[in-house]
Amino acid sequence: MPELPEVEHARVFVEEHGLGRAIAAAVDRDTYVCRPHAPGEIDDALRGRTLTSAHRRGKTMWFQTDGGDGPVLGLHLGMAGRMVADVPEAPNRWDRFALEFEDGGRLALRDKRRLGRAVLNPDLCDLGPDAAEIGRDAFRRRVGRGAAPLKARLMDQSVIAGVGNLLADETLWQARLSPLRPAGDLSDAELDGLRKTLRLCTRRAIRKGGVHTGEVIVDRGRGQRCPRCKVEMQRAVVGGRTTFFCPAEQT
DNA sequence: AGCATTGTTTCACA
DNA sequence: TTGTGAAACAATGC
Repeated sequence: MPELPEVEHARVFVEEHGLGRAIAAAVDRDTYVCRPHAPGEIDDALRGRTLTSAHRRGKTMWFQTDGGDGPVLGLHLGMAGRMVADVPEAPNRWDRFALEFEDGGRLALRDKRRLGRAVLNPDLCDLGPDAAEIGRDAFRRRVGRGAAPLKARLMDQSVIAGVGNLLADETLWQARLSPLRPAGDLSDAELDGLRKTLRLCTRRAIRKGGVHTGEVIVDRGRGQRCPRCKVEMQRAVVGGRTTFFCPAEQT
């Protein structure tokens, strides 16, 4: 599920359900999700504190405690994570990390695939600017270089942060650009158009509730045709991920 | 059984 | 040293 739009929803969710509640305990038993922390480390750091602000860059979220004076909690939803709060069925076997509040409530990272992440004081140095916020010049400079295929460049979180497999396909289809083009070959005009399209697709996905609401994303699969020109969509592996694009329009 | 998966990290290689 | 691509990671669903 989670690409930038889903993570933004998760951030708002924590903002609404997590801020201002005194933390009684952090459930940090999953040593894979909480790596490199040992069990109890995150609990020790957060117990008795309160989340005071919720932030996001790309797909990474972080939360300040005690007005910025306390440790920072970083969360990543991985491939299949989502945030749940105070639900009747909780706790759940797929809750990989959780905050238990003194009011009896609970906020959890529920993640079947277990590729999510909870860490103290996350390092954001290797993250590029947020894909929905990056300016024209920085976008030209960071995206418009290198020999890697354009789609791989868009999904490189150190170049820009937040674009995943589906958002990349949707954006490139909307922008009529081939995912296979070497990123460094794009003109400034093409890069500017791509940036605007990316911002549009991202914000629309946030508004509509997720990246799966995209126009070309809806029916990924065999024999799917381009919604615009009706040519059969082509399947390929780009940047290590399954990719669908219109061979007629995306050049 | 086998394969794919909306993400990230690590490793090999040029 | 840097850029690129493939495999590994964990677990589930088709």
